[in-house]
Amino acid sequence: MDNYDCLKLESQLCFPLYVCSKEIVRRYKPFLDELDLTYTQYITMMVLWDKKELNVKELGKRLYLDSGTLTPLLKKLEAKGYVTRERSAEDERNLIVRITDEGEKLKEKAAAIPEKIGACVCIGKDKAKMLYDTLYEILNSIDKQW
Amino acid sequence: MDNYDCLKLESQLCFPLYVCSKEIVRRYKPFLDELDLTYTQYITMMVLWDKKELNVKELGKRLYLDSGTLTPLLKKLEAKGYVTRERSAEDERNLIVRITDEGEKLKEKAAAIPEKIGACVCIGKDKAKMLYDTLYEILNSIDKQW
DNA sequence: AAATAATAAATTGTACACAATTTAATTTTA
DNA sequence: TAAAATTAAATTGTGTACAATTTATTATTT
Repeated sequence: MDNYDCLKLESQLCFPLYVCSKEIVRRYKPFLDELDLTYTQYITMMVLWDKKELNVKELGKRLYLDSGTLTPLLKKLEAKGYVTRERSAEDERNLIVRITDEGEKLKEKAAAIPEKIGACVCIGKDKAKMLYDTLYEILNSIDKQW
Repeated sequence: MDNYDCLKLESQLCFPLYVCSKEIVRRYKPFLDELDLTYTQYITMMVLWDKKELNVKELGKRLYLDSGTLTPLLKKLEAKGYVTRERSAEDERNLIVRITDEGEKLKEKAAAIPEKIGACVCIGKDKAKMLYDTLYEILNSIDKQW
């Protein structure tokens, strides 16, 4: 009598998004294990390979993560020797995260990963592009709301 | 000299997937708070609203979650009075999870949520369909691998 | 300049998420 | 049928995530 189809898992868009994200991140594990990185640590290193130096706030904005997640994560990266953490002299509220030579070296090993993951996630080039664009479209519309 | 563009966040398909998933799940929070459910508890209830009764293994297969995640989550749902947990008489290795009347009642309140989330995630109907299809295509290809 | 407000990290607490191991029950095999 | 293998949950340990609060510093206001 009542129609609750909208409450079925198959009707949801968020659910396959959530599962895809989780399952693909899981595929990274064997490759990232070789670098002694988790996925979140890996995307953090990606920003640092590119920018060399940022504070926690800027890092969080790029990664969509807050200090509650980043603070312990950055301490771990520091313990591994991949980054340094130092308060800014100009404004001591800011903590500057800088990549080390050791962290820089990781980039060469990491360069092989994207292709390996690409092989796991079988999807046509045009579909991948469309997926990419749609996801960023959603992200942009979400960003504007908050 | 060296080209490490493939290691930039903007080159990644997984990153916007991961962020979109997180950010959309976060949008559920205010609505789910009214039902005293987290997102993971919500999708678990979705399966139970539909199937009424399953064991942990079957539930995990549908949700892509293992017993390490489900066991504590189901104990919480039991404590809230939304499900019962009982060993199967035929095979005591199986734990049967059953929805309660209280849990069934929750469905009526939950029915309003999908539309509210739809309003948060601005995306055209055709794009949503394409996104949906592509995500399940990826999931199916991943399932076959393992 | 002292009080207030704003900002950036860190901390606290709760809830996943999953790999790896353990425990208990059931099947299969020797 | 007793031993070995398999299966299903539960447990253990590590690492996110994030809301809410706290702490420390800087900027603004009175």
